[in-house]
Amino acid sequence: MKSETLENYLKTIYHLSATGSVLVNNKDLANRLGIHPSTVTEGLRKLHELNYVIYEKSYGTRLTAEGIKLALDIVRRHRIWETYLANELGFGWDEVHEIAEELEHINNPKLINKLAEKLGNPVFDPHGDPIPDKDGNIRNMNFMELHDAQEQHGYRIMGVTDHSPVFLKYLEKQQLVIGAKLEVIGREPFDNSLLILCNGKEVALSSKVALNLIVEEEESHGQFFSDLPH
Amino acid sequence: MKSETLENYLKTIYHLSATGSVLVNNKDLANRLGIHPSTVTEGLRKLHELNYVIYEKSYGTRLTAEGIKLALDIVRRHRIWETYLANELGFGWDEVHEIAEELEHINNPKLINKLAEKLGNPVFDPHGDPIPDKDGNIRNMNFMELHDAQEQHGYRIMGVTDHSPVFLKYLEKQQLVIGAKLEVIGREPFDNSLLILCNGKEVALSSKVALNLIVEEEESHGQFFSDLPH
DNA sequence: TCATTAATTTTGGTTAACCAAAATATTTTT
DNA sequence: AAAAATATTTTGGTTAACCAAAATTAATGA
Repeated sequence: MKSETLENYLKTIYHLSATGSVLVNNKDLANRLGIHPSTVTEGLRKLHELNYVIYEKSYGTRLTAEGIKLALDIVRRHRIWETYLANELGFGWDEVHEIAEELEHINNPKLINKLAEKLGNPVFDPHGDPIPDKDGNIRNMNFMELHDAQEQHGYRIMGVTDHSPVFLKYLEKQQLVIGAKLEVIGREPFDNSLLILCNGKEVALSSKVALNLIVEEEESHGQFFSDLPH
Repeated sequence: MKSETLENYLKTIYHLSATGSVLVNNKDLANRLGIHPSTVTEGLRKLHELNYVIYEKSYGTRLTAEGIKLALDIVRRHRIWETYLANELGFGWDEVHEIAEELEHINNPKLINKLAEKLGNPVFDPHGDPIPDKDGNIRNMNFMELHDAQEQHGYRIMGVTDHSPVFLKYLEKQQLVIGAKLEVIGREPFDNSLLILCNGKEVALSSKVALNLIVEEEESHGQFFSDLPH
């Protein structure tokens, strides 16, 4: 199996399984990979032979320890490149994903480590996603979707679920960037939209937006996450 | 035809044809690409259909105008990445080729142009090879092999033909780096080795080394090439 | 020029990565 | 628990990129 194909499977399984903890089904994989389900069946059989996943037909798929290790390395490469593109070359956070999607397949540990070092070994990428270190350690966070936030409580934006340029540009326009603080004023029962206060302005957010914004409740103040991108 | 395969063909034809000016034969192409001659035949037929080369069977192959344009772009990408790896990430000039061989296939003009800009739009890569600009303009040089140098004349090292790490490390050890000045003291008729004076030291160079060192005769002094890597 | 050598192309075959349609499983709904 | 809907796998087929061996073409040299 060609390494680029293999890596795309592994990465996708990793993401769909919530970092390797749940079973992934064929159809979702096919969707995310943009290929036909029957092709996925073939691919998983090979990945199983190569010991990267445990796959039993018509049951489901999960990563092996080795599969998780490789997946974490791919995720690391992707996020280091994204950070590099944004911080060093001045690309917007809505542009970096697509380019990193190609760069991530260049497997040269020395290259990635030198890049990481130059960037000051960042722990978060431009979208607020955690970057695994060279040993695969990844910061585990207890973040939540803004959608589940409570009224009158204060939150801080820590990341996004949807990485599409159109969503990211919208957020930028509303100044809803990583690190921004906000307060939930109220929830509209009719459509589950939220009224929030952010940067002194009141903004209404649709439930679709709230579902894709990852926040942390504001109580412990800026120590642990002091190295966040701003 | 997959773009990576196509690009490797084009790049190789470009180099073998001395920047597109002579016919390239199948056997050399197969050698350089590390594939079987019969595979080359297939590939060239496709490239001909795509209008990147003119190929007539059992005659030879040359790039079309479009082929040269694409080849120059691939060469640009390769050399910009090499320069970046050496100048910004601190890789040695013997390490950059291999990594750039992969990076060159990422076709994103904005990315390459931003990199170039960050590097100050360099005109030479770490091996002294000229970097085409975004319109494909490449500095044409009247350099020569040290092998053809004349006794008692002074020269300046401008590049290398062989890019292998073992050769580059040897040159580094002898301080025969890009930009270094040297004088040819004499030639040994027995084995065509050269005795040169460089950095105050006399060094004997085999004809194999002299064949792979590109020099410029020293007469017009450092204006045109003042932007050379040191 | 004719035979030999060398290069090129043809032919037949492989593997990886895909798809579409048919056949099976599995799940859900009634 | 059937029937219907959905998901998965099988089967048959394609294309790109490769190789090896046989056949052809071109070049060399005696």
